[in-house]
Amino acid sequence: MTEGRVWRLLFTLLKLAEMGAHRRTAKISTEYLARKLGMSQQTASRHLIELDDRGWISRTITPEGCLIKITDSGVTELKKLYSNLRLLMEAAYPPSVTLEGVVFMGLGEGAYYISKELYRKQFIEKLGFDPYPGTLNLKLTTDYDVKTRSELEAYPAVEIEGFKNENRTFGHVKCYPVIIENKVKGAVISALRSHYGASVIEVIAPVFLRKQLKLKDGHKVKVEVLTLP
Amino acid sequence: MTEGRVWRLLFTLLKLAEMGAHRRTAKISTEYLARKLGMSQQTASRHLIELDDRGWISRTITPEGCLIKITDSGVTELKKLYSNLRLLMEAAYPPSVTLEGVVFMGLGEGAYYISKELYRKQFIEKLGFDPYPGTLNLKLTTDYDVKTRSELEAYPAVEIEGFKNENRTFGHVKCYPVIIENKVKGAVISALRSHYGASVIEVIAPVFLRKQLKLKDGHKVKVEVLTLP
DNA sequence: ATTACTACTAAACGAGTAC
DNA sequence: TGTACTCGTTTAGTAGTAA
Repeated sequence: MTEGRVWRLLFTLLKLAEMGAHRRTAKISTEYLARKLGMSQQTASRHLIELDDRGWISRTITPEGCLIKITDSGVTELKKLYSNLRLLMEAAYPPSVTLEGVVFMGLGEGAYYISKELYRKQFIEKLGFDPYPGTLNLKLTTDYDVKTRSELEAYPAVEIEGFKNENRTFGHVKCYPVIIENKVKGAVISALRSHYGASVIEVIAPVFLRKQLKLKDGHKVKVEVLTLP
Repeated sequence: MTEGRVWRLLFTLLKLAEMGAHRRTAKISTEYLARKLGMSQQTASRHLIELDDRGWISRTITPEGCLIKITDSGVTELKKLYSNLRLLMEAAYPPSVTLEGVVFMGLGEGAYYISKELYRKQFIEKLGFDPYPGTLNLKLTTDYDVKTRSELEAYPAVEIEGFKNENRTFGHVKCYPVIIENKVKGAVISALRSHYGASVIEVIAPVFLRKQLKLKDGHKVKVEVLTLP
């Protein structure tokens, strides 16, 4: 993990780049740098020494000031920061969203729907796993989680098409890939007509979650929703 | 000028954004944030308090952790950093380059060329000023300055077209807009066939620089070359 | 569980100054 | 002019702990 000191140096490196030192050797005195950074000449000098030690800049000291060039390694550091920020600023959705809910016993309907062959085929094809015939029901307890769950609707989802058979119609289903308890990959499914309100989520996975994660009614479970790339 | 403390906070703000707090309210406990940042829970807590004080985040404390949303003002800070970096990473040329040289008496030829009407008209049109009929000659003294000057050739320049009259040919001239001694706008001119080598620059300006800046032979003069947008 | 206070430690900084 | 050392001061960070 990047420690605090590094961040301070990265800032100094950024200023050096603003003076053109990432493209060419720039003549920058410690006194000048200090003024630009709002620090003392001594601190600027030390920062340059440390940047040099890290190999982020190369330095030649002359009587008129330092000749400074940011090295490839230094530019890489700035690029890392840049791409980090770009992803944040340009991404349409947050990288992941976490929901938490309490396990409760459902009506057992989930199993019926999931094992319908025309659904199952699509789960395998579009989610990449053959779902255990049953759903884990989680009751969202806090306002925060309910609000988050409703925001999910605006996210891009894996779309499972509905179908008809001789008796009835099976509706369209939206899936959001998730990781359950940081361990198991699965999906939250969201039927357009749900028996439950917005305060419940139904989770499917390739395994029997209650057994795999030793879950009992009332246990709190964390589900991390992955956004699609 | 942005002081050091702000940068440490901005780093924390960036991490919060990586957790999605710039788009939505995110539930982040101080303990969790601390682990992600490689700091103690207490420090994370203090950072959150300070970010809140600055108005960069809004916070609601619940028994399960803090509900954190980066405010518009906080997002603006991140955007500032982002656009700063983007300019650096994507710009083809450094924002400005500084040259330093020593005043010396030229051959007086400059005046002859500059006052040629077909040159003068172009200076007015393309540089935006009517040049004083004469050039300030600066001898570049250090290797650094000579090297920088030669790099200038690769920059986009204001191009002044050559012409012929009955007697002879007047060559093509490249100009680089500059600011002399942080005070006067002017340009460095670079004839393709120069009487001087790469270690001399000729500066023109709308005023008589020697008088305006009280320059005498041997004085050191700083010239900041502006890159074109 | 949390957050965040107080008291203390560690690190970053700046003044003075040598070179 | 420059850089960069030592050393005292300031500031940031952590541990313990209360709420």
